[in-house]
Amino acid sequence: MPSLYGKQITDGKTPMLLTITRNLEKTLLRSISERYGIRYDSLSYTVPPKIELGELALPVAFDLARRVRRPPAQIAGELASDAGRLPGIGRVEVAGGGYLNFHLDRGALARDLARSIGRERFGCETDPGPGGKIIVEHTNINPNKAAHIGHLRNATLGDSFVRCLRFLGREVEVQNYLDNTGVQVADVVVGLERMQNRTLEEVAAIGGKFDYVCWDVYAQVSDFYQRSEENKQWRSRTLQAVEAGGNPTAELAQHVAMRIVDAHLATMERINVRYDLLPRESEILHLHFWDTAFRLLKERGAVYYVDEGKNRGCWVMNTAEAPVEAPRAESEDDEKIIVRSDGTVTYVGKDIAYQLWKFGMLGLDFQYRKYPRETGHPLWITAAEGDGADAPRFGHAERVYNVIDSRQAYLQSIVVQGLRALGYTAQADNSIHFSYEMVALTPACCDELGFPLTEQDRKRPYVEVSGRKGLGVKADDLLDALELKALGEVRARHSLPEEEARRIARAIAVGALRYFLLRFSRNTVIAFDLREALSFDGETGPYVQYAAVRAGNIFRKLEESGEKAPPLEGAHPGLDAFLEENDEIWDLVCQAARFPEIVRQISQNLELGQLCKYAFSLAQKFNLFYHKHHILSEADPLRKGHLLLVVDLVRRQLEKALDLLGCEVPARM
RNA sequence: GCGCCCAUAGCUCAGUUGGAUAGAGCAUCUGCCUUCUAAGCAGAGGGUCGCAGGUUCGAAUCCUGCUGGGCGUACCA
Repeated sequence: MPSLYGKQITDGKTPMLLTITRNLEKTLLRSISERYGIRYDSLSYTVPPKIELGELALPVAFDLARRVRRPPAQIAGELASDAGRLPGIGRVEVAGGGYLNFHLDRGALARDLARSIGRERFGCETDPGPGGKIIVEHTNINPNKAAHIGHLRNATLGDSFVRCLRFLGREVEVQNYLDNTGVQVADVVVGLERMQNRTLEEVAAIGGKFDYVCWDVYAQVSDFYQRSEENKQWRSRTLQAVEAGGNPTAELAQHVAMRIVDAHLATMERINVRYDLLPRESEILHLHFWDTAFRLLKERGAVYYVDEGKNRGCWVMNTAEAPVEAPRAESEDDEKIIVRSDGTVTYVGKDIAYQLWKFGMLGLDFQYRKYPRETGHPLWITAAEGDGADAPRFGHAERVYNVIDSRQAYLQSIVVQGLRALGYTAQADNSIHFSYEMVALTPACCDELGFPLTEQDRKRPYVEVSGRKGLGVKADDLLDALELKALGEVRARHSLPEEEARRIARAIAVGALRYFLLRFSRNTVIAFDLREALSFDGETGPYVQYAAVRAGNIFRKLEESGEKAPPLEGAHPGLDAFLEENDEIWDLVCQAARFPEIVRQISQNLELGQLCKYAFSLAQKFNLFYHKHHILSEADPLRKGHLLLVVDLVRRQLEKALDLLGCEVPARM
């Protein structure tokens, strides 16, 4: 029977509830072994359907019943008597024909949670020995056009995952890789230089939203290539010039790439996404990362030169599971080109070098420069020459997560295969493709946005976003629409100074957007629906934010009337009886206590949607509580104190959950 | 062709440990603002968990086959 928490990665902190369940597991495993002579590696817990039935349930008696051929309820009864005297557990019951249901000590757990929250731990207890550094690579937008909704899904997944890991006490380095020497940049350079005949000076003089300008240029360049063979040749020529560097075309490419990078950073800052390092592909090339990796790959025979057939003149990697001696024509299908016949390197090739560097296995390092941003968060970029500043020690990770959409699974597997071929088995095992499905547009949405569709596309459930066709919803446009709508809602409710109203509208817009993109499971294709994305009602970020704002208002009003909230680390006399008598309120507290457990699960299954679901259900339970109990007018001071404590616990957990989702709690809503 | 993924309420989705009566939101309908803000709350209707077998005390969940759809299999990424 698999463990509740699956394969453990060494996290820095342990959820409070987990300490209780671990104790319980230890005791029960021993007693099962002694009573029935059966050994399990671990026990799996579930949550009972109703809080009246307890907080934890074990279905282990059903499995034992079959093995020892006795009724499950009888077995559960025997185990119950063994587990009744553990710290933190109030009582044990047998229910549902054989479930072992545990009722926790409500007062003790609530007090522990309050103390933990007071110490900014939110229910996590410190565990010794955190693991090594984790690198999370995300965003990675080709710096040749404006960011679109698909990129936003990537960035929010990556960013919230990073927030979760850091919450659990892990050291995390966030890298946003810039493919500034790739084909896509070259395409825009061809568009500007060859199609529009513009010089660097002329391009530099282009005002307004440069990423939007390039969006259109990129969408037109396919046509340009199709017009003549000569046009098409500019692609390869330009790419070679860009890779080589030190020529006007390369200079233009770098101007384009870095200006677009600035635009992307600005877009991501709007939704609270930050990075630690911007590794550039140009440095992978110019600092000979690729040359070194290439030499290693050749020495190990992981790549070989092809002098006949369709891959003639290329260096390739054989991707067949077991390399077989087959006729050329057949093995060709299993070859992935690493170096093209014109001598340029594919993305995968450069990515192998980059991945080796992330683990500190290349024996080379970048130079670094500070990259100025106004976020307060230090950002660095790789450079051929440093600026003398004291850069942190980048790279040298124990584990690497690459947040990349599922369509690139094949390429990611080749990178890992490259590591394996070089003998870096542990690093290959610790290279994790954080895979997620794309964001697509429904045909209806395309109509609404004025994109023409073919008859064939019209029949599909959704159409892929395509930068090449200029088909997609730009990130900034969507954010603008969200902010505008939110501003309208704010103004309808409050008369506030313009600046404050806008600040609140921004927080709501970000809350709506990030929640919308995170709430789906990773392998669900998001068929983008504008109406749904713009919604602030129901299961949305603003719903959760609203609950947090309501909770905050109670404390604001309390202070305005000159009263004080009960301290989190107080003795709270009478709390035990209060929680025993109020199942619904206890259910709310218990849900608040589960928070770190959810984060821990996410660190293992990478499903950020579970954090959304958690925050939403906590907000839902809070709204129910808020509706039923009028706190400030409560006459009984003791009861009022308990209610305030509950609000405080929930509010702090809600705020932290929102923080991990990358959402802020506005001052009012 | 081969590989991976998906199919759950009218719509969009949870249900990643095989467990108790399959859950949310939206939409529809009925109520609730003199209150710590109604971006809220309460209630109603709505299900052959794609189909057919199998394993199991127990299957939306695991296995096999089928049907329908998506993605990948580029000298793009």
